[in-house]
Amino acid sequence: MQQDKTRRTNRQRTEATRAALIDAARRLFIERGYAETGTPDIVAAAGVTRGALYHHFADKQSLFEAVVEAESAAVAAEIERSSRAVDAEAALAEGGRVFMEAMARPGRTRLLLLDGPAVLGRAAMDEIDGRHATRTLREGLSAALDEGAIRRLPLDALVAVLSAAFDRAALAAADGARRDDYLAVIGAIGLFCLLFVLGAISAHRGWLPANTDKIAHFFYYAGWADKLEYAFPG
Amino acid sequence: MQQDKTRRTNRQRTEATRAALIDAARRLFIERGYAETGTPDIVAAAGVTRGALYHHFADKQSLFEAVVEAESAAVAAEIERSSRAVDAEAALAEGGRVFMEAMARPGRTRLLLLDGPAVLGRAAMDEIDGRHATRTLREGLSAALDEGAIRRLPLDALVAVLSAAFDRAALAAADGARRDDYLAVIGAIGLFCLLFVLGAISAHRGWLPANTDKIAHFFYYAGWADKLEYAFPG
DNA sequence: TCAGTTACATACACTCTGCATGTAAATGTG
DNA sequence: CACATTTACATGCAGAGTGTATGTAACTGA
Repeated sequence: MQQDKTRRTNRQRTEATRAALIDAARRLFIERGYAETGTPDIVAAAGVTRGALYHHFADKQSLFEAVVEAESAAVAAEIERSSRAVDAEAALAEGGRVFMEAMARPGRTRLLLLDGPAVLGRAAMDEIDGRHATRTLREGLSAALDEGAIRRLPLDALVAVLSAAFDRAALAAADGARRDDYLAVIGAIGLFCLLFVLGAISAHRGWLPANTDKIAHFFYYAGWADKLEYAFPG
Repeated sequence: MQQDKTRRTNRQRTEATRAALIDAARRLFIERGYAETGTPDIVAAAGVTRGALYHHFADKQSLFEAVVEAESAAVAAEIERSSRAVDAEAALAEGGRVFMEAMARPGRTRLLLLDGPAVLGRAAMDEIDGRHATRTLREGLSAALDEGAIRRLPLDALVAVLSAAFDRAALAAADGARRDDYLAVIGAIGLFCLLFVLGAISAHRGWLPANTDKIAHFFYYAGWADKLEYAFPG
């Protein structure tokens, strides 16, 4: 029952070809960027012809989307695999560190943060990593809280802005900046976000867990009474 | 001494042609994006030929860079024109609001936040708006403080990450998200950054201005003693 | 006034994308 | 196991776009 190499099922052929194309495209997109990589180069590297490419993908952009999708999923998997902290604060800090590490792998910032948004659009990219990397962040935040108490939109905005800060930190680190500096800053901001939500809930409920009085002081000093009222009307 | 339209000095010719090209290119880049806009379309809209374009600009990318440069300068000018707050906290909040307003003008997010980084690269974009929009943010932060006390790199990281958060907020607002939500979030984060720097300095010096004790409490509760030590060794 | 430079216009060579057409392999159907 | 149909490619072609080389008119300085 030895499978002859010349005798493959259609499913095998498809999967092998698609994988070869995505793999070759990934390498070249990372190396030269999307615009500077032609489909002739891609198919040559994959060992197929352009006919195969346009059979499996609608166009060049569609192939790029498949590459981005896979890469985003890989980042999320890496985060979820090594994030095993118990309390929310540690989970957030740990998640940020692992995210930075995952994004440090060559080419990921270019794929996911530079070419991705420009080629596919911000909305499409949001949709993609809303299912992957950003999802882990959102889950990390909302796991520590009973989400029902928070209005949907402010949390969305919080997650979006926070993830943008993480992205920029990863980008800067990839460009050779001192990663420790950015780790410190995003660690601080990430922690702040947690405190923001926690403190907002506490202040709203008039319920103060241990040490929360300091948070409440901070919030009132900052003159955020109006913002709390905005987030939690009534 | 009426200037005949057919008789123009070379400087006048150059400036008129460059302006027409940049203006037409801006309109088309905003409308269709960089990759989808061809040089034939641009020169047709500008009323010149491709020869003129390639005489004044090295290539299509070079023209795009000129467009981005002008747009970034326009945003910074808008911020500086209407930012007239006296104290640092108000200046930061006001600057954030004006930034969001400036970025809300059609096409600016696409030019400066999507196509710009992809076409010119993150480093080039950093250089450009380091001279414009980001500069106003940096000045807004450091004006409130005596910068000598702060190590250079952490402030750079802080400015970069904060500006990324602002960028994402502007992008989301441009895509139709509720601008108020993002304004609230970046307002909070912006304010936090100011407090972060202020508080760090205060705690380091053991010098507590009015109400700073609450900030110090916050910092120590957050367990940031190590981070303070990192930012201000010795 | 005239040589030299600047500011364009035109024509061309090259590359790339997407599609249309052709062909071999696989599938499923009686 | 034939045979019609679908799938998985390969090849060729048309259109568009970029950059460059070459030609020409306008301007500039001596």
